[in-house]
Amino acid sequence: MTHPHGLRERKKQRTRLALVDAALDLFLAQGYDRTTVEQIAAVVDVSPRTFFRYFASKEDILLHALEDGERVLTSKLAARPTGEPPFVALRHAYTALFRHLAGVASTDHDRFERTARVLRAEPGLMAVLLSRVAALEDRCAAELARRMRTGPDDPRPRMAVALLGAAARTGLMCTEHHKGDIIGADRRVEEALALAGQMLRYDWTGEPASGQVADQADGER
Amino acid sequence: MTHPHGLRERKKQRTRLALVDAALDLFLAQGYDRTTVEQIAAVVDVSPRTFFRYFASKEDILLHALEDGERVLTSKLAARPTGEPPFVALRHAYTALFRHLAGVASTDHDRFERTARVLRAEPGLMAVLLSRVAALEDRCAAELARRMRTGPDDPRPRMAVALLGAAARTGLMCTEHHKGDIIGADRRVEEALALAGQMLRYDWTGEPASGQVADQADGER
Amino acid sequence: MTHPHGLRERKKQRTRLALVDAALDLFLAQGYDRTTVEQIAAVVDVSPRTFFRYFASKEDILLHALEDGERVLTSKLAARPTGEPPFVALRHAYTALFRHLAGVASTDHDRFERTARVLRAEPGLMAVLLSRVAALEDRCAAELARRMRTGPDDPRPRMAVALLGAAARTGLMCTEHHKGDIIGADRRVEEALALAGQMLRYDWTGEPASGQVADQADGER
Amino acid sequence: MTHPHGLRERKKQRTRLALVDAALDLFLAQGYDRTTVEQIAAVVDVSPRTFFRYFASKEDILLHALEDGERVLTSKLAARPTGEPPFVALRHAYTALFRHLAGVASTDHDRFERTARVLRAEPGLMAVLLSRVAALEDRCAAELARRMRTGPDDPRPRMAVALLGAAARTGLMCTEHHKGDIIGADRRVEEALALAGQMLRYDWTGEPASGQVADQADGER
DNA sequence: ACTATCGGGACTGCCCGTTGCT
DNA sequence: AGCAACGGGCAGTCCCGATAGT
Repeated sequence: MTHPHGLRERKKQRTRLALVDAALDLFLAQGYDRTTVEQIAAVVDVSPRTFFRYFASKEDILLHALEDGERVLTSKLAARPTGEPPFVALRHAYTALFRHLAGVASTDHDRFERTARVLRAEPGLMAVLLSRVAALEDRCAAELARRMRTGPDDPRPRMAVALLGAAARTGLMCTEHHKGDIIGADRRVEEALALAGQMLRYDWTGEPASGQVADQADGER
Repeated sequence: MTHPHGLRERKKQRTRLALVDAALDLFLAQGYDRTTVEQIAAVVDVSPRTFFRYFASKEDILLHALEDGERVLTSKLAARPTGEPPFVALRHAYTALFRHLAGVASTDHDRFERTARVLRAEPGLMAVLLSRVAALEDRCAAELARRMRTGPDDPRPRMAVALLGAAARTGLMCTEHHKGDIIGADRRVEEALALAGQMLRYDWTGEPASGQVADQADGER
Repeated sequence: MTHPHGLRERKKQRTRLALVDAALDLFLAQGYDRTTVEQIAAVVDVSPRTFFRYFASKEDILLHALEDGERVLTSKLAARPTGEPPFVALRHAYTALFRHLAGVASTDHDRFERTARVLRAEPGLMAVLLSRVAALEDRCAAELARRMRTGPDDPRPRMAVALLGAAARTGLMCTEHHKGDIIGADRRVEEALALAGQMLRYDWTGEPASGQVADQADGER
Repeated sequence: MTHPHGLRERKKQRTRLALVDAALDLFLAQGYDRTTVEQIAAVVDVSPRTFFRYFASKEDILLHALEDGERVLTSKLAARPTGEPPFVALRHAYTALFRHLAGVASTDHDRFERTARVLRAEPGLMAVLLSRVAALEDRCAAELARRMRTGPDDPRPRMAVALLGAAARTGLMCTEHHKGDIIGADRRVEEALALAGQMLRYDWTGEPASGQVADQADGER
């Protein structure tokens, strides 16, 4: 194994970041589709083939920011005490994730911001991100199932991650300024969870209204 | 406008279904990646060019089953009485969707079944489905927002669709026999929602346990 | 044969112009290459197939303005008195052509202007135009040869049209304001011809300089 | 930079020439339009994709012969002494070009000859050549403008290249045997220039006739 | 007659396996 | 020894001609 901080390793990191920067600039300047891998590679002055040594695909450029986020989430989840209720453990892991992302967003502000801008400009790319997130949630559900010593057909672990994932996405997308704002995300997730509770308890609208009970009669039944 | 049942229209339908069938057979026989559009087209005896007139991409073949499901969901949602609480309206729309899918699964059993088998065999393709579903949920959230006369930054419509979507996916995936089983889906969704309620209310585990209150103190803070 | 001014004929003219306008707008808005025939047809609300009934190719849209210019040039040339020296006849024909173009440019100003703008924006398309012009010059050379009762190997007709064509293009391209300016083109062609004369007579520079004789010694010979 | 005579470089040259040969043979045997890139690639046993790595388009095959001709012309022009009158410099560059082409035609006789035959058989393809030449002339005009320290609106550089280009084409096309005969081209260009001078000076007919002056009165004015 | 549909071929972009270079 | 040029393969798009339905 190579030394983790050897010159070789640092140069690789620099090339990687240079590719990310070049790609983001080009995406913003001329759109994602009209930007070719060849152009990106040309800016950094490496061969197109080399691009694919650093990123498995063109889309992967955009996942760069999330990369260690995944590690944070899963490792935090694994590190929670085994006695802890699964949903609580998951909630803590997400809090850690948001804290990590806020750190990235402050140290790496430019890169983070431009990535968000690209995602906003090309809605089709958001789908790519989401499917990646779905895979992550699958892994989390599996981990929860392991903790609960239950099988893949038990809906509880899946529903736990699905519920928290739903709140997380809602919290991230709904903000006055612009989507993806990471500051205060954790608080907004909390609010989203509260909203879900209200919808399920009171009257399904999300408003903490009267003692009215949801009308479940389906006119067509 | 063309006659809705002219010879042309019927022939198109037949070609479309023939392409779906040929593709599914090939996907199952030799895998998705090792199947080329050229092969699919050759089986049906049309040109590859024609394939792309019927499906925007090779992946789109797998979305065939969902196609009118989307219409069902959105139209049902739009048809719900305006006074109805949003989450309730959404719940009814999903029920209609499941009923529709069950109908498709019974009349079109073979196609539905093979599609599910392909999806199970190649997990990467599930992402395709999910991103399509995400777009659908976006549209539903927008429709709910319209009904509630609120803006895109109000978390309630988004959380409503996200919550129901989470329950729907959980209900569909968690079944003893195999994923995608549509019979009883509606009931399982109901159970998933109940689970969510328990997680949020009692002890965050999903078990209807004691009166214990969730410990939200984060040990690392 | 249909009546040249029947309702049918006028509708065709309108469709044709509508296609030209739609195409030019799209070309200017998003570039020639990124504009598909399908888009153009969609704007005018005809099928793509119909587009090709009006224009032999996508490029042909840009030749619309020149279309009757070709007829003007060849018919004028044919109408010149047979005794007239060929180059003089040609010169008169070109003058008539410029007059015609000026007329088009004033009545149809918008279309003419936008066509010129597209041509300027996409240099590759200028080549298309030029090759069309080359074919036209071939026909003119053949007509001149007929007038001179000489064969296809006589360089005089070819050189005559080539010379005048060179002057015409030079006159059209070199203008302070923007290329394709048709006003004063005839005068600029006259000047270009004068320049050619100077280059050939005095010192090959185009400046009516001293009595200096061109140095033709080639250092490598 | 790569070694100019490495195995790789030589193999590329061989593949390139093999593609040209295969294409020319097929063009002559079955016509340009009825020859597909797939067929050409199959003969050389490379993939169609590879064909497009060597040639930007199917048409580009025919430009192979001219390829280094362009370099010869522009480099010769750039190498002429700065004090030299532009038109003279251009004339010398063309002489060098013809000498180069004669060399190609003798060493590479077969390829050169077959290319000419294809061009003769399919007149539409000549346009491809011409538009490429037009681009070349544009570059020459720009180089002359640079030498003359003048702007793009000065007609002199453009007229110089246009005039010489016209003479070159006339000289190349007008020959008793067949078009494109390169032997004696330089002499015929000289004659074409002389013709142009006569047309402009004496009587516009190209004949070294009497002292008659051209009648420029336009009868229709 | 008129148009929707199909066919087909040129061409591009992404991505990967191999091979020669340094 | 590593690395990047090279070739290959497939998805996908566009233009345009031919054919067949209404």
